Amino acid sequence: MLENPYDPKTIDAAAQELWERLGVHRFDAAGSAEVFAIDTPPPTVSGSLHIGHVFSYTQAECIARFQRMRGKNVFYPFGFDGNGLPTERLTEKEHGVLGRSLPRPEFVALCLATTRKYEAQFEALWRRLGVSADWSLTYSTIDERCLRISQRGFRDLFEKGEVYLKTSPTLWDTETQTAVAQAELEGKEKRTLFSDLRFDLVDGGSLTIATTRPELLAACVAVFVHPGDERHKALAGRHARVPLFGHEVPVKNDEKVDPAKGTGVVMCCTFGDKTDVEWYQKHGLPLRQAIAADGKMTEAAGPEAGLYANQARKAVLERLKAAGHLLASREIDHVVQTYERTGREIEFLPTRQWFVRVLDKKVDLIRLGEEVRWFPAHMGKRYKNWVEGLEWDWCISRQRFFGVPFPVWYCEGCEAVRVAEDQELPVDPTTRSPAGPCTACGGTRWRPERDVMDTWATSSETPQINARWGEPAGLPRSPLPMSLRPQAHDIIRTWAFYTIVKSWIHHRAVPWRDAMVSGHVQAPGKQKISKSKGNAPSDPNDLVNEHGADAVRYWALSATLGNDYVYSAEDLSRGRALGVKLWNAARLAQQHLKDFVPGRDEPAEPLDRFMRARLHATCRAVTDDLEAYEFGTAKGKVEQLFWNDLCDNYLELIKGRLHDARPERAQARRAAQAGLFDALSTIVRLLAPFVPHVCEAVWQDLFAAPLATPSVGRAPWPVAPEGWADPLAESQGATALALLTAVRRWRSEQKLSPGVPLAEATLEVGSALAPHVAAVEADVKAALRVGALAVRADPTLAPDALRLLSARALPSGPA
RNA sequence: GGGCGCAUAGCUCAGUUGGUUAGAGCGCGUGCUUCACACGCACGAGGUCGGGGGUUCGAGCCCCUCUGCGCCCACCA
Repeated sequence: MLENPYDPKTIDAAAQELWERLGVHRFDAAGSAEVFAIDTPPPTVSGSLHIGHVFSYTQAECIARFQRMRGKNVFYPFGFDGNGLPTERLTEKEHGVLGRSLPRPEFVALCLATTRKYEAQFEALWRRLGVSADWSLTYSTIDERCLRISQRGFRDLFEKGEVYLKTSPTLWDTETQTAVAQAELEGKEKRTLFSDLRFDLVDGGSLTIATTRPELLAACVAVFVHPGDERHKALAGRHARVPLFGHEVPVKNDEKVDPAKGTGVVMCCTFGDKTDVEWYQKHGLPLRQAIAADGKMTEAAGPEAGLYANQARKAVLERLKAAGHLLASREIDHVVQTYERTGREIEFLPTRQWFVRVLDKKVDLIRLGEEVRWFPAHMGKRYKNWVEGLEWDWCISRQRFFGVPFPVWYCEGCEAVRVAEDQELPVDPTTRSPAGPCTACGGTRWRPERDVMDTWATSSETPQINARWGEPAGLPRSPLPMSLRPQAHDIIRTWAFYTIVKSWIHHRAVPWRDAMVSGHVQAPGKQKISKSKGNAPSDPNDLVNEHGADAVRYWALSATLGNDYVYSAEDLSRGRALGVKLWNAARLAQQHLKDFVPGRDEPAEPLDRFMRARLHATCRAVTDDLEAYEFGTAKGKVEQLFWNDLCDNYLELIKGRLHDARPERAQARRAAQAGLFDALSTIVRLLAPFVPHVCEAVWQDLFAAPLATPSVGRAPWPVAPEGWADPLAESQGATALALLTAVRRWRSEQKLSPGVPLAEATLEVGSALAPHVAAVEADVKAALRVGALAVRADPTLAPDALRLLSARALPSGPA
């Protein structure tokens, strides 16, 4: 195979076929080796496969390969997140339908088809990139096992009293018409009118409130002032009449009023913002709902009924102006909370939802977060920061269609909640009734819960899904806690957080020991990649077609864990060049190892031992880096070992011996062969987690048979023996390199071709180099093509300095 | 306003516990078709490590401060 030119397409396909055939990446369910279990992120089936996916998945994948070579029994599943709103929206877009306008089964079927289609695309790309997942462990968050475990999770929460049903003002998206969670909010800066409105007091006089939401006047239920605000001391306890709508509302004191904002007088509506919700509950205010679930004004809004909130805002301002109640109006920029999936402003609607208790667990959740080892460490602070800032329990019910149903019915007689028994799972309560009558009232008529769960309610159970929590024995499963959670930093507040919440409630333990958190890919110029800007780099499939899987991996692994990374086509080229270089070095090795007998000879010459010393140092450093998930620096060190130490230096220095056919030099030649074999077989293994395809090709042709290891993917991770460390050989090597550089520089200055042999060169060297010249002279002379090397020590030079006094080229060849 | 991170060669980035002339790749200059490789080889140019102050015998690394950039959170009065 190595006779052919380097061709990633052929190499990639051959390596992937081999891995599949040998089952190199299979988890050994019966194995006794230590398990390394990876909680792979199940990507959302959102329709767009982009370079960001490749980036973070490759980084974790490299760790899987490393741990497998270290002898660990690697549990590396793949998962797909088909659940939820992203899939629904994609399906709606692709089919030009609206979920709520179709019969539910029909829409769910469409969603399933969409999911399958994109799952296949994702899997194809991951396989092409050489992702070493055990595909037999694959799950999809909408398959039966995930449904069952997700519902089992809910049952556990219910039995432990950690989930509750509550009717209260809830974060609501008016486009998708569902409740959402705090973690799904996104602040957006918007320009709006900030208006001063005159309210007349019932007993005479007036007050002025400032608001950005005049359309909520119809929902105004109170007016608040700060108790310490001297300007408004006389207001509290009196009543004001709401302009246009005429109802009377009390004026009350509350510490939460900021006297410095607006006029220091604020109206409370049900509901404009979170403070309104708090005041509504704290002061026992009545409910006046002016906005409906679809974002349109209700009948309570009078003439504005049926308008969207932003339309109503303009209309109300017009009417206020006409009525003389609009005193002032100015434009301000302020941040409003929107739903991240639709970009629409969040409303607060009183609805009945299921909540998971999290606010009462902040202390435990922070402590648990501290038990996890975060890489890089500062990502742990982001988690802590989020937990500390929590203000709502986790709302897990969604008024949507495609998702895991709640395994819940309500008794028509007494409203008792019935949760399905474990053996009934998975269950769709809309198609089945519970067994037996209501235990509370004996009723037999049930109303199913029609909501589905938040996507995160299922994906937060990925450790349990991988562990087949509560499932019958027999199938391969992960231990808990898992070893590693790889993910990107933008979902610390969701995926990482919710997973820790569930793990705490279910098991009182961390879900995984380590979390490696990757950064984001940025477009050239450090721009955020966005569809609207159209600055996304090429489709990953095109990149693999063009440069090969190893080059794409190389790029992703050039980053530092946790840091954002700018996409660069140049790095892809460099990755490809590395493949070419390794391919060619292997060809050279193959040529010189034809008559090599492994294990017969030691790489005993000084420069052979020098190469071993370099291998020793690099193996240790690279292993430490990878243990700490520092794949970028690890890759750099291996690359330097390969390109500089091996190719540029060692190979050049032993070529003379490798070509020397004289019988008296046979021993020296065999030592060079042994050195070459050691070096290349070690380096190929060190490179394998990064660029596995070309490494596998080289391994097959050179090392699989002699080392009796059928795939580099299962080759033992190189741990260079202590004996390879060799300070003397390092000094000798340094001397050889100094001599090489000096003569090369002279050649360059003389503008001589390196091919022109030199008759002789005379040098002076410092005291640190002088003792080692003799040991390396033969190899150096051969590498430099110099006939005679006259070297003398000069005590006046710095110890490691060197000076070339003269050199003489041979007369050019016989013309 | 709160939290976190980043600021090192033209570009993209490394710099381990503070220690001699600060590194890499790309790009750039010069020379080379040298029997593995021109996706290559050799040699070279290029940085007052964002500004200021401090600790230290010594700071790119530690402390303070300022500036710029990014992300997260809060801010719907």
